[in-house]
Amino acid sequence: MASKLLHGLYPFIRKLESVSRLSDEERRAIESLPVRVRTLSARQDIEREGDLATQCCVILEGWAYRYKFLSEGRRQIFSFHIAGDIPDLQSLHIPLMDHNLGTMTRATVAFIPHGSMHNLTNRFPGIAATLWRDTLIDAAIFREWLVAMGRRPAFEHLAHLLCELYLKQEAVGLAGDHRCPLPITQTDLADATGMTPVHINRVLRDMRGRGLITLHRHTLVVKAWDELIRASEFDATYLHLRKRAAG
Amino acid sequence: MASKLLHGLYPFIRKLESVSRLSDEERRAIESLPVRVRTLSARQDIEREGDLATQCCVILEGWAYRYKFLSEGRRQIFSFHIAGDIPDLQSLHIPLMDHNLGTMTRATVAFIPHGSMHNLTNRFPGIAATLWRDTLIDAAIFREWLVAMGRRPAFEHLAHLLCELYLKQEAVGLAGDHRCPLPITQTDLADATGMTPVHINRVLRDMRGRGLITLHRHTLVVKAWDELIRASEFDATYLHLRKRAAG
DNA sequence: CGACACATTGACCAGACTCAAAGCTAGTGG
DNA sequence: CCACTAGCTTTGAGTCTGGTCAATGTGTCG
Repeated sequence: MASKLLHGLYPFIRKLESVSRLSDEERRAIESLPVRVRTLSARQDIEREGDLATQCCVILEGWAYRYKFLSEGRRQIFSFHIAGDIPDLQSLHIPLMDHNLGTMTRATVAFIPHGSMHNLTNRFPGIAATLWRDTLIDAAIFREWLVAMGRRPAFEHLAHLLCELYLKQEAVGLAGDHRCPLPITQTDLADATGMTPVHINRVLRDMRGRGLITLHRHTLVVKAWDELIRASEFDATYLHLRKRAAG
Repeated sequence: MASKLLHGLYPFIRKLESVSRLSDEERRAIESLPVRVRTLSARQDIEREGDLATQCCVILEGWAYRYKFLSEGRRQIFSFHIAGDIPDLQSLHIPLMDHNLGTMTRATVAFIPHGSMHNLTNRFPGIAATLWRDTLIDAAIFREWLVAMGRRPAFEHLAHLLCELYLKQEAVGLAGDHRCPLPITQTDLADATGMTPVHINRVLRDMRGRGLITLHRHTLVVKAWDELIRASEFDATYLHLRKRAAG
């Protein structure tokens, strides 16, 4: 365990193991990938819409997010990413970026050339399948966000998102006890849910008032998990986690 | 060409070639897949949420769609599928269905066992890459739907969807001349866009009034393509078509 | 030709947005 | 170590896009 923890790509392996099983050989192959590790400050773009990507990145520490701009400053956020995620894995087969990827917080990121990734997936079909599966889970989360956007009222929508962000972190050991980091602003939550920051603020006040959560200093505390789950009709199936998080 | 047309899986090959390039050998391998072809009537489920899928299906003719129900009859549609699509390709790596797949119209569908698909992708990494790429484009479309849901007003949103549905069909030769089949009801459009059928009706009336489109007897005619594109800020990049459709 | 699903319209309503002002807070530089 | 500042959060008042409810028209298919 200690040796794993020491290796730079440990968060990545931990993430893949939350998605699928890895053999020792596969794990070693991943650990020996050539990576270039960099630390980026908060709110920096990693890839931009229109770029031709030549590498993938693994978040080792901190948060990243994917988003797109429309006219008049409208912004839509697609996803939040935590340690272990490869937010631009899709660029491996679609190099032309159709959205932006940036850091949300100060973050440590490992870059892996597409060539090395292709080499890895050719030698290990099992890893290819796991990575493919990961992109499919990504898509499943998009679908769930679509449901939330299209058919859930604001309260339910935001509650659903908070459940998801907590469980994603819990699944890789970054959260527990119904408490987790949430280093994003209310404006970010607004652009992720299709609302305005003002309305996010009001819904959060409502949740606080009902004793469901507190959200302060970038820490989310879920004080009534069962009720939050019920209020948002949350069903974790779409996250396709290998071990389902405790209720 | 004639021999291709005669083969049952021709729509599938045509679709894959709109997404990526196939070698002759790869094409032959796909053509020799063991398939079970069935014709289904309209509005029949192919897979249901909770099912463990053991096969994939290729739409050969007609339309299919993916969707999910929430409480109180709320429904969200995620995607519409036309001839050539494999709407449940994701089940290859995530057998547990987290949504429903059904026919929209009467449809001819080819079923391919997961075993045969895994065998195919193991023997032909190029096909695996193409299929993976296809699921990634699927995800790109979900992202674009998220933008539309979250940040586009109703008119722009619906216009965007119509552009997409036209181009998807044009890319595989099922549409041209800014005219295409659209065998879906206004209620379906509502559940795809997160609106109510009443509002869809009003927005369509508005589009008709402005001379942008006509939609009658399940046929969409775009009378002012450039203006529809402009009104919806449509940019086809996210469809990642090999040959960009003519403006 | 009858029935049923779909489309259309009107009147009214409400959830979420806009605009604007004040209060916090975390990070910066002196 | 404190003061400053920029960005974030909070709140109120008024507005508007899109929803609800309900009735009527239209088309399609057995």
